[in-house]
Amino acid sequence: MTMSNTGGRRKPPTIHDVAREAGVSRGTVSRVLNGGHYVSPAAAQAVDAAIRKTGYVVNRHARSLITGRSDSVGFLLTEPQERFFEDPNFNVLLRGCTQALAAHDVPLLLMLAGTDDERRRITRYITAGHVDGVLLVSSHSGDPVAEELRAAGVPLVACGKPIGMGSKVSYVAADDRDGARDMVRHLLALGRRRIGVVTGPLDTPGGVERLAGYREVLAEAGVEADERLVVSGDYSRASGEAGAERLLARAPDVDAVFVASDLMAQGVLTALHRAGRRVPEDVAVGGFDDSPAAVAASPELTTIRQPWDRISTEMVRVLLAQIGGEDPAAVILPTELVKRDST
Amino acid sequence: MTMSNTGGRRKPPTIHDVAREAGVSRGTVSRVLNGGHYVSPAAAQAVDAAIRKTGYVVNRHARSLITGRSDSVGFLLTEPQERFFEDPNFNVLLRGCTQALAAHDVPLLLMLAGTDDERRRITRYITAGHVDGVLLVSSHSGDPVAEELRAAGVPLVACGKPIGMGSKVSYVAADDRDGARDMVRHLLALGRRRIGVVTGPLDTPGGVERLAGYREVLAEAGVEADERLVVSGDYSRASGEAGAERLLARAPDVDAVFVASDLMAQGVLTALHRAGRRVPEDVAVGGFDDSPAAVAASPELTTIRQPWDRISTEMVRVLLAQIGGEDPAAVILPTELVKRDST
DNA sequence: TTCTCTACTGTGAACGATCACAGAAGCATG
DNA sequence: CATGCTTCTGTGATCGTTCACAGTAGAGAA
Repeated sequence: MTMSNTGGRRKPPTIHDVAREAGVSRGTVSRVLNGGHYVSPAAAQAVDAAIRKTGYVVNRHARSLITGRSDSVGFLLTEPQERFFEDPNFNVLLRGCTQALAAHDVPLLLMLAGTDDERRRITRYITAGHVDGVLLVSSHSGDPVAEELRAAGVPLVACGKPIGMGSKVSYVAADDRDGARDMVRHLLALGRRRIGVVTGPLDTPGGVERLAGYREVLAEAGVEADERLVVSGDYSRASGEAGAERLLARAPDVDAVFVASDLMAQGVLTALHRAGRRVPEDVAVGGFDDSPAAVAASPELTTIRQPWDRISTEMVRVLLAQIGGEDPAAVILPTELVKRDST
Repeated sequence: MTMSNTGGRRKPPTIHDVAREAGVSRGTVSRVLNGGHYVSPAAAQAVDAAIRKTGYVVNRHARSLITGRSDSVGFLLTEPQERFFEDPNFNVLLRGCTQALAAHDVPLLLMLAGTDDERRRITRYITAGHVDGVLLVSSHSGDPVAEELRAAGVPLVACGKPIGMGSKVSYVAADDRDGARDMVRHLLALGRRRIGVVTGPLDTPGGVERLAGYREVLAEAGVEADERLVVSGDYSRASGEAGAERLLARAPDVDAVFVASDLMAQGVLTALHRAGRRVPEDVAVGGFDDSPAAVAASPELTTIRQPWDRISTEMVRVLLAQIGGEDPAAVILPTELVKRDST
C-alpha cells in the first residue's frame, strides 16, 4: 500500500512527462505549446492527447526564466487611493482590465502606491522586469513613478491623458472635451443662456478638457463668456456644494450649471435646493461620469457617460501590442449624453 | 562611441555579478538574501554594498523554479461580480489585502471567476501551483471552485464563514451574530417591542447569523416572537423596499426594523416614508455594514460596522501562516454599533 | 598534538522550460 | 543521380536561482 496524497500537493507533470507519453521530444511538445508551427498533425494530436491525459500545465517560472518575459501585467494605482477606490468607475475599469487580460491568459498584479515606501518598492519591482507592462491609473500631474517607468522603457498605458510626460507614453481616454461640448449644447438647446460651470481640478487633463469644451461651445454659439459663471472644484461633493454657492452669489441669474462630475453635481443640487431654486425648472444641472451618484440624486442627473468598459479593453489591447513591439498609441473614445430629470 | 540604451531595457545584474562585486560566492549572496544565517558580518556587509552598487533585484522566476513556491497570492472573487464590485467594503478589503501582502513583498494576483470558462481557467491556474495560496471572496454556498481548491490542498482563506465545506478551511469573519445582537438590544433599549427584521439571503452564513442574533436577543429579553415580523431580502435596495411593505402589511404595529444591510435599509426608509411613518419617531431603523449608503440615507442610519480593514490584514496573516505550514484557523472579529439618526 | 565541534564558504547539480542548431525525410528540379 | 528546398524532429546549452554537500578555519577539550 502506497502513501496516500490526501491534502498534500503532488508533484505536477513536466514537459518531459508529456513528451514521453506522446512518444515525441521536449522540443516538439514545446512547439505545440507555442503555436504549433512546424509540427506534423500526427505529432500535434499525440501531444494534445498526452497533455489532456497527464493534466499538464506549463510551469510559467521555467518559461519566464529563459524567455525573459513574465507574461504578467501590473495594474498600478498611484492616485490618492481614497478617491479612486470609492469611485465605482474604478471598479469597472479594474474588472474590465482583469477580464480582458484573462482572455489572453495574462495575470494581473494589483499594485497600490500609497506611501513613498510602497512607491519605491513597486518601482524596483517593475523595473526589475517582474511584469511585462503596466496599466497606469494616475491622473495627477508629474507622477514620479510614471516618469521613472517611462525612462526605464517599461511598456506603459495610462488611463486618461497623462500630463507632463512626452508623447512617448500610450494612453486611453474618454473624449472629455467632446463630452463637455455635448452637455453644454444640450443645455443651450433647452434655451438656457446663463450657463455656469463647476470645473474639476485644473491640474488634471480631464478638468482642463471639460472646461475647454464648455468654453468652445459657448463661443461658437455666440453666447457671451462671463468669468463669474466659472468656479472650480476638486470632484468632491463638498466642493460642488461650495461651488454652487459661489456661483449663486456671483451670478444669481444663472439658469443652468454644467458640473464636471456627478459627485460635485450632487453637492450642487443640495446647494440649489437650499437656495430655493427648482431643478430643472429654475436651474438645469448636468453632471459628468454617469456614476451611481447620478441616479441616486434627486432629481436624477442628466450626465455624460464615459465608456469605462471599452476603456479597459482598449488599455489592455494597446499594452499587449506595445509589449509585442508596437509603438505607443493614443486612443480617444467617444462619450454619451444620458438624459434624465435634472435638465 | 557605444550604443545608447535609451528606451531599451538593459540586462539586469544577476546574483553572480553581485558575488563577483562582493568577492564572495553565489551561495553566500543567496544566504544573505534569505535571512543571513551562517554568514559572517564582514561578508554580509560586502554583499549588501554590492547589491546596492549593482542595483541587484532577485529574479523571482529563477527562485520559484527551484523552490517550487511562487511567492505570490491570488485574490479570488467568485461572487456574482456586480454585487461585490459595487460594494465599497469590497474595495476596502481588496486594498487592505494588497497592502498587507505588499508589506511581505508578496504580489497579489486578481482573479475574477465570472463565467464557467473563467472558473475552469482559474482553477487550473491555481492548482498548477502558480500561486501559493488564495484569498477567497465567495459567500454563497456550495462554491465548486472553493471545494476543488480545498481538495487540491491549496492554502485557502475565505472572507466570511463558508458553508457546505468541512472545518478544514480557514476563514476570517465579522461577528455577524453579535452585531445583530447589539443592534436589537439597542432597539430594545429605546423601548421598542414590535421589532421587525428584514433578513439577508438565507443561503449565506451572514444572512443566517444576523437573523439568529435577532432571535436570540428577543428570546432572552422575553419578547414574544412573531413570525409576521420576519421578512427576507437579498441585500438589494429593492428587496428592502419590498420587504418593508410586506412588513407593514403583516404587522402594522411595527415600531422598529432591524435590516440586515444598509442598502436594504435605504429601501426600507423609502417605503416607510411613503407609508407616512416617521423615522425614528414611529419606526426606528437599524442597518448593517456602515456603508456609504448609511450616511447618504436620510435620516442617517444607525448601523453595525464591520472591521473590514482588520478583516483584510487577518486574512493575509492567516493565509501566510498556512502557507508556512500552520493549520487552518478561524478568526472572528468584533463589530461596532454606530449610532446615528435613524434610531 | 589530535580530535571534535561550530561557524562559515564555495561548488556542482538541480529546477523546467525555450532556443539554436543539426540533421532527417520527402519531394521537385536540373 | 545529385542538388536544393521545405517541413519536421531531437538534442544540448542555457536562463538565474537554491540546495545539498563537501570542505576550511579556528576554538576549545582531551
